[in-house]
Amino acid sequence: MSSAEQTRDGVSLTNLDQPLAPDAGASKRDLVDYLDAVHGRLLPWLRGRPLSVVRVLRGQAPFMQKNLPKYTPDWVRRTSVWAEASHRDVSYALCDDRRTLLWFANQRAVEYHPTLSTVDRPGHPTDLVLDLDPPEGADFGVAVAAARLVRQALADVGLAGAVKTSGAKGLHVLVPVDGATSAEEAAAATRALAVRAERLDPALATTAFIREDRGGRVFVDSTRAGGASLVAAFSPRLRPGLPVSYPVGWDDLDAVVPADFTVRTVPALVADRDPWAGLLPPPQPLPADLVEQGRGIPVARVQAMHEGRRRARARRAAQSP
DNA sequence: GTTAAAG
DNA sequence: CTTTAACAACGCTGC
DNA sequence: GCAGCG
Ligand SMILES: [Mn+2]
Ligand SMILES: [Mn+2]
Repeated sequence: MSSAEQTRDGVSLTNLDQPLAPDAGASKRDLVDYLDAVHGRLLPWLRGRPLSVVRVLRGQAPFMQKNLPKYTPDWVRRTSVWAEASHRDVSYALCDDRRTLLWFANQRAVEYHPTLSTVDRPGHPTDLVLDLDPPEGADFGVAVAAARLVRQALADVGLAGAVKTSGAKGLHVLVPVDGATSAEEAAAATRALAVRAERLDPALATTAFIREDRGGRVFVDSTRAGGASLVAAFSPRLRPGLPVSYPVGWDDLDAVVPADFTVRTVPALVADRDPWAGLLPPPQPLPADLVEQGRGIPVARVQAMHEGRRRARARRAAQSP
């Protein structure tokens, strides 16, 4: 019988037989074994990038963790980043090796969300991301159709991308960009590409930031840029069955659903080959006119803020006599 | 999961 | 000594 | 510091 405790790569693993979460359908051991099985594929996406994780402790609500706990072992590499929002330094982990990944696994860290730039080159993202979020209850097929719009928009400006499932209901289109690309340029180009995709089929895709305004269309989310993080390929998601964010070839999109890729199925898929092989284009320079177009696109969030602010004020006025 | 305070 | 509680997010944008 | 969203 396997013990509920063990040491692996010098890391103590505890309570391995406990269920991970009520609906996860997996134990803590399942999580640890999965992460260890795929560490060779996952670590390249985590290495050198400030990391956020989603943890779930027994009987508690899941939470996102950015700042490392005080008790973190000193061999976990980290980087301190000033957070404007909370006016403090946040100590982000850099998950560079198997030992650190196993430590996070024992911490019940299920989801791994690295930033788009590495600590060596802050302000220079390695990829553009077009995040496709289908509306509530929609078929996965609409996300696939929206991804094809993005692919066409990319092709129209001479760019190429690769696609992965988010692990939840949508897709992520990744566009590797060269080292000359700044965060500002990346954000602008992403905005331009999102609008171009929307224009290719406005009945299917929308760039509306406010959910109410999306009208059952797929949200082409261009806000995964700048200081944002993105769930890594091969990271599990905290949902029933522990699905995994997983690369899919453009030609295979019609043949898969996100639930095909879980902590149970993925280890066998990656054992003898890299699923990214032949899918990820090399880093590309951004066309200057695309960046310029993006700079001219107004940010929808501003309008949203004004209206929300008014609503909140009205709410307060109605409550206090 | 871990630590520190309370019982 | 054992139980319980507290803790664990931020970027984006403009007002 | 906040709305809205991820
Ligand atoms: Mn998404
Ligand atoms: Mn999104």
